[in-house]
Amino acid sequence: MKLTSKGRYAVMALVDLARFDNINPVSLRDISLRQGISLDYLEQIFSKLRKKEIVQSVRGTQGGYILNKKAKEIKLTNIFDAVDEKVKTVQCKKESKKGCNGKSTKCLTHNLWDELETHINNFFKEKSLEDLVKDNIERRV
Amino acid sequence: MKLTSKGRYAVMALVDLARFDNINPVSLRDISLRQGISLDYLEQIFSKLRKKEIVQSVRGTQGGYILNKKAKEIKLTNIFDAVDEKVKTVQCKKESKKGCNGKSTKCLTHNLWDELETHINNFFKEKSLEDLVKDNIERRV
DNA sequence: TATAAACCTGACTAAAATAGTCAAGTATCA
DNA sequence: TGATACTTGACTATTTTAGTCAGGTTTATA
Ligand code: FES
Ligand code: FES
Repeated sequence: MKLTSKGRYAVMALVDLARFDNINPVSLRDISLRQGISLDYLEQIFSKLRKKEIVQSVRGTQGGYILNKKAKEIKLTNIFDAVDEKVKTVQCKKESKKGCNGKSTKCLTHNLWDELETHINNFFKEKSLEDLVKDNIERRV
Repeated sequence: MKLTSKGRYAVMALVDLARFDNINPVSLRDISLRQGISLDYLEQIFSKLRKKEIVQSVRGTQGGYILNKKAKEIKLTNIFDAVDEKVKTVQCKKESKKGCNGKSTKCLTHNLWDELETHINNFFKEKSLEDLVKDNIERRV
C-alpha cells in the first residue's frame, strides 16, 4: 500500500499555502520552487482543489491561490477526496452483494479490509490543515 | 492508497489454510479452487511465505502446506512482511537526512506521513490469523 | 516401480496506474 | 502592452501489478 505523489503533493502544497495565513494569494510558481514540485503538475492538482472549493483562485499578476475555508475546517479527508486519492482496500464492489471471488458471499477477508479502510480514514478525518501548520511551526523552534 | 492483490491473497489463503487447524496439509490447488485465486500466483506467494517460515511445505502426493506457527502468533505484519506488501507513505529514503524535495531538511509533511505509517502498521501488528479465523466462524453462525 | 499429485523456480508479459510533460490558451495588473 | 499567473485538455514515458508459462523435483500410493 502506498501513498501516491498526487496526494502527498496536494497536502504539501496546501500546508505551504496555509502558512501564509490567507492574506495574500500564493502563486503556484512559488510553491513549485519552495517544495520542488513540477508547476504543471501543481496546476492539475489545484484545478481539482478549486473545483471542490478548498481553494480560491485569483487571476492576473500578483494572483495565486488562497484558502477558501479556515485551515481548521479543512481535513485531510477533504483534500484527498478532492484530488481522488482514495483508500481502497477491498477488491469487490461495495454495493454489489457478490464477493471478490465472484461468489455470492463476501470473501473470507472482506470484513478485515473494511475495518482497515475505516481505520485509515479515521486518521484522515481527524487531521486538519491547521494541525499540520502548527506541527510545523513547533518543530521549527 | 490501495492494497494489492498479493497482500490480499496472501491473507485470504492463510485464513483458508488456518481453518483446517493444522492437521492435514492443504494443497494450493484446493485453496485456488475455494478462493478463486490463480494456482500459479499462489505458488509465488507461498514460496515467500515458506521462506519466512510462516508455512511449512509437505511435498509429494497428499502434500500441501501447513502453518509453521500457532495462528495466534502469526500477525498480519508478518504476512505482509513476507510477501513484500509494505506500507510506504513517505517519499524520501528514511535513513537519508535529505528530504523528498532534495533539500537538506525533511519536507513539510514528512512527519505526517510517518505518523500515518505508524497508524496503519499498528493495525497490522494487532491482528492475528487466529482473530481472522474466529471472526469468520462467528459471522457464519 | 510407474504415475500422478503437488511443490518449486525463474523468466516472461499484458494491462493498468502513476507521474508527469506539453501546448495553447485567458484574465488581470502595472 | 507586456508580464505574470491561472486554465484546460491531451498526450506519454515509466513503473507497478497481476498475473502466465514452461520447465523442473519430490513423494505417496496403486
Ligand atoms: S474484498 Fe470484498 S469480497 Fe473479497
Ligand atoms: S516525505 Fe520525507 S521528506 Fe518528504
